[in-house]
Amino acid sequence: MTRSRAQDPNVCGVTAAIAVIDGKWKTSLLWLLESGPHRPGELRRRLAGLSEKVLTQALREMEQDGLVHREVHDVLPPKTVYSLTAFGRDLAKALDALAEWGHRRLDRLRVSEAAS
Amino acid sequence: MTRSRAQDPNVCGVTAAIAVIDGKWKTSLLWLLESGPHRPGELRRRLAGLSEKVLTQALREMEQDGLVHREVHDVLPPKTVYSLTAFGRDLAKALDALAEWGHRRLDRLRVSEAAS
DNA sequence: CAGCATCCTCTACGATACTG
DNA sequence: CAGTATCGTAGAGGATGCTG
Repeated sequence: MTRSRAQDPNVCGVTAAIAVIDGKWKTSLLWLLESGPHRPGELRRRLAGLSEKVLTQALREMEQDGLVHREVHDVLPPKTVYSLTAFGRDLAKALDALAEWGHRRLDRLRVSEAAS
Repeated sequence: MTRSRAQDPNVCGVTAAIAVIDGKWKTSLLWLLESGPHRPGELRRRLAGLSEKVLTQALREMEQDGLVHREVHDVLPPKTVYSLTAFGRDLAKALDALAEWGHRRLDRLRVSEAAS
């Protein structure tokens, strides 16, 4: 997704929501964190291709947006745990309807490619 | 939104849905078309900053994705009308939950900026 | 191991000029 | 008026090296 979306008054809520899940990895992170707290290392292992820089950046933005809680244990080696806030969990739930529609789309694609 | 999102199996449906509304203007177009068929000129007038090229490109993609129907009247001056398909209307409905969450976020932002 | 800084690439989007 | 073609640009995201 491209960062700066239309701020048209017509789209109101949708735009505000998408602004927050915008970026290549945020929906995936939301999904993973929905199943419980995770450490950065785990997240990277699960998401092949996600660089250290981009992960941190995404998590920081999600933290600022109130979706994610960051818990730093001041030990050696460093340990940080990320988890979803209630607000973040609500967003994940709001995505369920979208996911359902998406599955219908995937079914369609499967059918049309089977026909070729 | 950036075009190429994660194709992680974990995100399945959500990714498939977002792929289709990805781009700066598609959600706005979906919103406008939800209220009825529109001609390209009308759409551009409503969405300030949307260039001719990008509009056509977005509509073509949405047509390919089965969200939009394109009806060409072969007259002079040219007349084309775009409308949502049933599939497209379903997507718009699926976005309702997201919109609701988005409004909650906007309320939050309003509160936090009022506090400053 | 968590995280920051730097450089580079790629592409969606914008601007402009032009056809039928 | 609908649509195409071309060029230029900003910024997200990838790669790499370095710190505590």
